[in-house]
Amino acid sequence: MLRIGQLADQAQVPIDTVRYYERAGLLQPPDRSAAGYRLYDGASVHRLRFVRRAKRLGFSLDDIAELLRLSDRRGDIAGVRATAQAKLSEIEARIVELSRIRDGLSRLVDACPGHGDAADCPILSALNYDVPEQDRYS
Amino acid sequence: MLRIGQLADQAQVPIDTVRYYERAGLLQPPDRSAAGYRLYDGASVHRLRFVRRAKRLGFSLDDIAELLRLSDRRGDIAGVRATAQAKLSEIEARIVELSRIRDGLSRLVDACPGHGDAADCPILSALNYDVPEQDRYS
DNA sequence: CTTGACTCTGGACCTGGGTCCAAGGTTTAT
DNA sequence: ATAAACCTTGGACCCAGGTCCAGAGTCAAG
Repeated sequence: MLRIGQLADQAQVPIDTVRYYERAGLLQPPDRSAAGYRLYDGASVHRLRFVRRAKRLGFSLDDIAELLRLSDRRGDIAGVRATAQAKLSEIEARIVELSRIRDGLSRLVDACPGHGDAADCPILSALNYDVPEQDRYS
Repeated sequence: MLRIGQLADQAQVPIDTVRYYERAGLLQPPDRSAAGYRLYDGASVHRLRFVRRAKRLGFSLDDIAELLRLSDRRGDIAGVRATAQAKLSEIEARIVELSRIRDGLSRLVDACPGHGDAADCPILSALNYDVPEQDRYS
């Protein structure tokens, strides 16, 4: 059996975070020693690593709780797939959005000479900053 | 002169957010009426719109404060360009990261049959979830 | 037997970007 | 004259996902 520090070491997670995950319902409350220390087994290491991997894949803690719940109900693999598919769509939408932003910003940076007067800076112009002398506002 | 509600209407920003931006140093403290009401001019509308546009481009409020500071120092257009360039790099890195995640997740979803036993689900396997009966952990 | 490393708990605190509230003052319309 | 609509302030609260702390208990080594 492992104590919390050993579990934390093996899964590469801060101790506080392990306790936080327990509070958040991602880890089952483990057995306790006579003195009240948490005692974990090998399966706990794997479940904790599962949580970290899922987080790296962009799942929120709520998503992960759902994945764990679904994966415990065997046969409900359709739910797991649907959850993953939904997350995939979210990620794709975010990529599209960021690409749009990148394109806009990239055009501005390319058009900016990098020197000269603020009035000639396309970045500032695009943001429609009021250059004091010119009173370009409506 | 505009009162805060009119400014908020014209720039399409909640009133509370206008005051928040003032506290955050993005908007200069405006003049006050005899009764203490904030009074804004047309330039304020533009500066506020600048803030919102910059935020839509992915700049943080700190970034925006810097842009405003730089754009006030005329001739320091190089700083503006460098800030925009840095933000552009950040956004590109984020896109690369998300694309990597998308590819991984996409492969898993494609490989998942959507039915059957949890042991056969590549999504769960990839996350290395311990299927109870099998004790696949080290 | 003491020192140091470990663990326990509850609760406070952090980031960023707001959002809401209460209690009061002001302005405008009827 | 009075109600509705506006404004003021300080401070609390929200989200997610932790992170840190104090004060107390536990355990192994020297």
